[in-house]
Amino acid sequence: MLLSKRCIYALRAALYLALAKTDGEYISIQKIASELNISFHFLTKILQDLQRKNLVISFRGPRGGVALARPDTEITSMDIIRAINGEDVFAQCIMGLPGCGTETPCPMHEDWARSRKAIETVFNNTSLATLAEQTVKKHLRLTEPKARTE
Amino acid sequence: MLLSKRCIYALRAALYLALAKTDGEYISIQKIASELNISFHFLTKILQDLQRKNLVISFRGPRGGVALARPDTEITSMDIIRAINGEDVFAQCIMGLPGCGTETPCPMHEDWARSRKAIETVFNNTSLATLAEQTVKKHLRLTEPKARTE
DNA sequence: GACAAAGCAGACAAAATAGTCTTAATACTT
DNA sequence: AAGTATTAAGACTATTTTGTCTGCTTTGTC
Repeated sequence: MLLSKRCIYALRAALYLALAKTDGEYISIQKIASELNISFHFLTKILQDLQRKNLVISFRGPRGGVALARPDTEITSMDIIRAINGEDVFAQCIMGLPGCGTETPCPMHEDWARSRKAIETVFNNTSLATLAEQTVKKHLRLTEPKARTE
Repeated sequence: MLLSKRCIYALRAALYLALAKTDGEYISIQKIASELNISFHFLTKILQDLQRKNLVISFRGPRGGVALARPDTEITSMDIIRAINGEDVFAQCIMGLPGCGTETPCPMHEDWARSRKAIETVFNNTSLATLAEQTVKKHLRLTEPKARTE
């Protein structure tokens, strides 16, 4: 698995918020969790992480919940990934050698650097708005497909 | 971390074997473990996995050890990765949605498919021979850089 | 002010991954 | 045949990640 579950859940929740388009309103974590089929408490902690990184804001009490801290056009999937999995998720040497860098590369350094670049570009260029737009335009789904009852 | 530690160790060990170029001789796991600074018992299990996938062969007793099962030109890093982390390491949906596919894609499907392709290409085109060649030609290192004693 | 609806915080439990140890089985050497 | 060097196998432990629970705090409503 490329991304951790925390990270995947964070991406899905953020996209959910982007799709919600509630001007000024907050959405309860409970609702997000149940719609996305993620454990409520677990998602709470993940969203708290996003909050600490100033990607979402939250509000307590009735009609409280969470919302994106910035317009969805200004949050990239990379922002989410870095917030959860750390700044250097993709920076690390593919062969796990601590000192790997341009001066003392590991044998895979060059090849990996190129494909890492490709990955980073994708995530950097994919804002939540982009994802939301895709989702709407192509009638895509955010949750797991319903089990067919035949 | 993109690849698991098992996988990284497996890659390093396989490359070590490719570099060894002992015609017909076996190299003891003990030696590989100590040179690559990997736990001996842990590496043993990893190499056993590679053996079950017919990537290495082993021999017991004095002068025993392990060796590549095929010429290093015929083993790709993807072979190692798949052997350790499963056939579908990179096949999985980036957003973790089980039913994600061309008919019912997740919102990231298209973008991710492209960069996944790039990753797969790199690993598929990188044989152990290629890595070994790089290592020799550029005087690269396989182990961690020595701590400088100044 | 009492109550209810939310997020917050931290302890706890379960599962996955990583790593260790002990005992066997095998093969060479003398 | 005995001793030694090696992998094989499986039990065990440790660490990290994932997930759960319980109680607390904040905020709105009546």
